[in-house]
Amino acid sequence: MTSQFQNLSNKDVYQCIKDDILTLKLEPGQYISENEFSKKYNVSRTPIKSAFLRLMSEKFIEILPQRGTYVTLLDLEYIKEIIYMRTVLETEVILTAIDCLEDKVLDKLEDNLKQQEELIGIDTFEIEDFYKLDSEFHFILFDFVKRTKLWEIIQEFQVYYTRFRMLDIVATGSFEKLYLEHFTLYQCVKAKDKEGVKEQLCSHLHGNLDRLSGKIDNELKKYFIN
Amino acid sequence: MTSQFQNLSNKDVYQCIKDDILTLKLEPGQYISENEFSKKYNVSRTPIKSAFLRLMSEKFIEILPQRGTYVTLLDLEYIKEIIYMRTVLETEVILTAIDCLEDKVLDKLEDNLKQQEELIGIDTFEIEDFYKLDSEFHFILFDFVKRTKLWEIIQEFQVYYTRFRMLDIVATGSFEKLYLEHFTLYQCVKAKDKEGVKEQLCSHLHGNLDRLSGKIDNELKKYFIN
DNA sequence: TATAATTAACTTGTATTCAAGTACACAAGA
DNA sequence: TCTTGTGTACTTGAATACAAGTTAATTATA
Repeated sequence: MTSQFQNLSNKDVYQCIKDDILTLKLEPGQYISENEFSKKYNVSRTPIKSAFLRLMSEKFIEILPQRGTYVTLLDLEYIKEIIYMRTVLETEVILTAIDCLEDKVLDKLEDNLKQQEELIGIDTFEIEDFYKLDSEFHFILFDFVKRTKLWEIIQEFQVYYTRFRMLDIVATGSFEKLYLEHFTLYQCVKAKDKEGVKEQLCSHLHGNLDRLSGKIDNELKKYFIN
Repeated sequence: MTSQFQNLSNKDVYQCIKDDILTLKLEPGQYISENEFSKKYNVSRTPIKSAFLRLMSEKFIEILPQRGTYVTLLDLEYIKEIIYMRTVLETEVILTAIDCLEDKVLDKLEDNLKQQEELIGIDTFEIEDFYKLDSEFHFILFDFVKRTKLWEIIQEFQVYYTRFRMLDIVATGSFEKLYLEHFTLYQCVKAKDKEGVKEQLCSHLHGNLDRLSGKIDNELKKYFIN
């Protein structure tokens, strides 16, 4: 039997493993080994090692010398700081946007909300698609105030946060809530209600923390440090 | 002749190269090769490759397949976003700190300022020592409002910014100015002058940008993208 | 039975070799 | 003079063999 993966370049292997970690196909804490992936991707240990080293430096995996390699557990303290950081930065960005608001931005937001609504209407839809729309919604205002690079920088820190949000969507199926929060936030922006934006954004970004907090101590405990 | 480096572990090689990049001993844009470092550190290409891969994923170097490896150039757009990010986050942190100020924090800040003053008094002092005190000064308030993890997160993004600050100190010798800015910021904090903090922090964090801006188009041009 | 030593089967780390691609100097030809 | 081809010396990429360390089961010993 041959592997399903043929002629994969170095970068492809890295991307495949990373995607599997972000979509929780490789679970937090799961044991993996170079030999295992060497067989799976039908290449020698060297390119696997390259991918592993990169994933390690990005904190997706942890390499214990002569012992083994593990997918990193989620660090709740770290996640809380990311949420704080995002709240502070995004509040600033949206308040700036409100001061020079244009119709085309509101249209983009409306269009995105419509897409979210349609997606939820479908019985079976890919979670990753909703995740994508969610990200895009937030990006629209960063893009408008010309802070796309800042958005990229924040994205780079999503090592634990992306998996956390993915866990929220999978474990609690909170699509409708997320959609409503986005809708409310949109209304605040449209009405130029600065105080409303602050409140909504804060509760929206802390939302998955609230929803998951009960499960973190129970069935999802194994995915977190401590 | 044997190398001056013996029995260096994988991590040591990584740290050595990284330090050399951050302190500009390896210049932005400089060509480096695996063989060169293999000889320098007296190990095979494999551990050098490990270090290079990690440095690449952290954007310290750029590996061009079959062509060569180069220390990354400084990205001014990126640096500006980091400065914006730091300004927004640190303003929020300091304003929070002012609301629950304690004497011990002011003492720490004063003590740090004293050390800065003493260091500048010495004729020949290590630039890295001043850089360290500078960082510590800013860290004190993050630590006080229990945002040490946020500080660490911001630090991780210093790939270009650390070298930029180092360049400021080296190229303009702006110790006294930096010291005075720190002192003024301290006075604002002590007086609980929130507006003053906002102004001072903003101009302080944008200071090296102002000082270097002239040289970026001339003698330091080779260190930057575009 | 309980404990300690041994062994075998795993890890990842390193060195080495070869493969594939690039860059540049240099010479042949128009 | 300019262009083109070619060879050489470089680069990084990948495969392989072995080294060194960990773990856990098994065996020998008290």
